[in-house]
Amino acid sequence: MQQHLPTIIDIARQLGISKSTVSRALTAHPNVSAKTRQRVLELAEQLDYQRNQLAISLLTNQTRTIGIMVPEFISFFFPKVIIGAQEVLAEAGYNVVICHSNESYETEVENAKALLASRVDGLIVSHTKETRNFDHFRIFQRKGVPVVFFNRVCEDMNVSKVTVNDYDGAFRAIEHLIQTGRRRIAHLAGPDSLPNSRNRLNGYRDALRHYGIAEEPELVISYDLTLEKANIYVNHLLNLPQPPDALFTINDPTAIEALKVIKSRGLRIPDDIAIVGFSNDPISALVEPGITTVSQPVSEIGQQAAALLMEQITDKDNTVPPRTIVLETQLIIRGSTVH
Amino acid sequence: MQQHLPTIIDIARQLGISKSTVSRALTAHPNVSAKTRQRVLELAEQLDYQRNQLAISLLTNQTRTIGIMVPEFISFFFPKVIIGAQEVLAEAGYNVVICHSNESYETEVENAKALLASRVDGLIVSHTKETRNFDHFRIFQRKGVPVVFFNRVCEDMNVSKVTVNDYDGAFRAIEHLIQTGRRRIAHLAGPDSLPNSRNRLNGYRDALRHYGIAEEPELVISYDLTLEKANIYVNHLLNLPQPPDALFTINDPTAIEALKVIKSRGLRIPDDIAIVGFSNDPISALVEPGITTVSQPVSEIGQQAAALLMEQITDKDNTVPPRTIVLETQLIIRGSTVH
DNA sequence: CTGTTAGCGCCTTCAG
DNA sequence: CTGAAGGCGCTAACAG
Repeated sequence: MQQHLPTIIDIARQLGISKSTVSRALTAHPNVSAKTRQRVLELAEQLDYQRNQLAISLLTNQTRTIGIMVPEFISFFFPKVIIGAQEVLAEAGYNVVICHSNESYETEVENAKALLASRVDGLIVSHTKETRNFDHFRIFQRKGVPVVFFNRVCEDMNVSKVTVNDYDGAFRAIEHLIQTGRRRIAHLAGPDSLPNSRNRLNGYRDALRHYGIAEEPELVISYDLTLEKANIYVNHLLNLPQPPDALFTINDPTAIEALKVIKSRGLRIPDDIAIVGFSNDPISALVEPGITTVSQPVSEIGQQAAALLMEQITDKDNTVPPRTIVLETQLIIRGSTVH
Repeated sequence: MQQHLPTIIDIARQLGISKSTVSRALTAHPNVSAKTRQRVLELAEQLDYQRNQLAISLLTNQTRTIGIMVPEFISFFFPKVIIGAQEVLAEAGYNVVICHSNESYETEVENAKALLASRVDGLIVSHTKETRNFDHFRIFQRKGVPVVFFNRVCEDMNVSKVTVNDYDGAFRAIEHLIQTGRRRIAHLAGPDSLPNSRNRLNGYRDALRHYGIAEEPELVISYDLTLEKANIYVNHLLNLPQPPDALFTINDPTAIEALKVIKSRGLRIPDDIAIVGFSNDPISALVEPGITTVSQPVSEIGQQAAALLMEQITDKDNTVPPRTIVLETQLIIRGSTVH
């Protein structure tokens, strides 16, 4: 049972002074005598006094809290982004509330409402793969609470965003496969609703075209990012009359699932089929062979998102327009494509 | 720039009624006419009205928010625990604030202060490996805010706890190694300050004793859980005049680090040396060979911790004493110990 | 340097 | 069924 917590009034009464003076002493306000401050601080210490942030937030209309919404945080990507963002936000004196939606649109909407009700000062978001309607984020914008998207961004909202050059990353991945002799390159693509999926797919297509390789529709499969489906589609590709000699997957977990399937069928990697993933998940270096992958500057994504958010928050007059930062990727070559 | 958000007063004024009535309509209080409620709800919807949780929390002295503090959340363990806890807490109508300390005691203390200031209704904690002083948690207890520990627990505090049977898990891991013919079994142990490290070490020792194998002091190394040190100590063990024929590590990341070192030296696993980890990190199934490991019911740890916390929070009269739940582990046998 | 007053947004008595 | 008043804990003018 929560007991009565000491307030400035308790301190004031015990010291026979007014609560304003206590408040001033506690907030290091200049207009307090050293002696009074000393007495207040001592008693506060003794009583285990802790300022009530709720009252302050209510009064000042700012919580110094930032909400971070992600679709999941089991894979390494989102936790790393969050840590990067926290570095920057902590520096600026902001706390962080993390919400994950388990890729559920409904949960995402609920989380957004909770964050709005608790009056966060800003929002950093990567939305679920189900999200088509962005009204729950638009409310923030309408209320003057800055929003920054990263990774999965809403193209229709005029807010700051941080992405990576997915197109270029995919292009160079495919280029690498072609240069190492592959010709039937399959692509396990993400949902068409996600801009980063589309960009990677476009990079794939343009690379094939650039090198004069005809795209085979049967080699491009868009799926829902679940490993169950990944498993099914990899098997499907391998069962084709003319199976692919390379596979480019939307992310590393999928690449690893593919690796498992391929190995279980007794095929050799990279001899029979090469694999390229995306994101450089630490796991991709640990499996055998290591997975060639497109690395993203994960922690920098978080830092930049936080920086863009702070830019909007400190911009009291709304003079700084939202910006989009696109970070570059890097191809990490491992044993899944070359010996 | 944050603009003025609509309040019940705005609604009251526009409707020409009092704010009390608006409040009643919004909170589904019985004493409001259906028509009035209807009008209020409509206008609220139209204005995008969102209750100010800060004001409510200040008034009711409860935030319906639970703080979860973990030392890190890059590995799969803590995120999974958090998700498990969230399931239970969401069900009970509680929100969650997640803090990670990066294994830094200082950050942990700061986070605790921030959570106290923001008046969380309860705390779920796994502390850093540096934490020796638990005063920052005792404050919560003293203030009547329930605390539940999991995984890394403070033995001196009389609060609810969730752990696994580390002793038994370790015992059976060593038993398995002995039964598969190993005799020089090394143990890379965690810091002596962590009870779960000590319990695993004791399980290791008792298993050796039980099977009449003398413990070799040179085969037991306590270290700080960093992979750099793990690397050094694995090399050290392999350089011994009589190297071990098995290695039991405090966790799976360490086991995988060991696996890398061992393979890079051209030794065969499990023929030359066997490895057993702890926790059943998904990665341990993906490396080659798969790592034999002691599985913990991760998500259940979170669920139980949340349940114990709710038990304390709902116990208004302080009649329910804190409880400790010890969950059982399971030995998962893979290629790192047997063919 | 200190005290007084007002108010942040809301819920909850207490009167009508 | 509705309105008025009080107060949660704190800060920020405004007076002394």
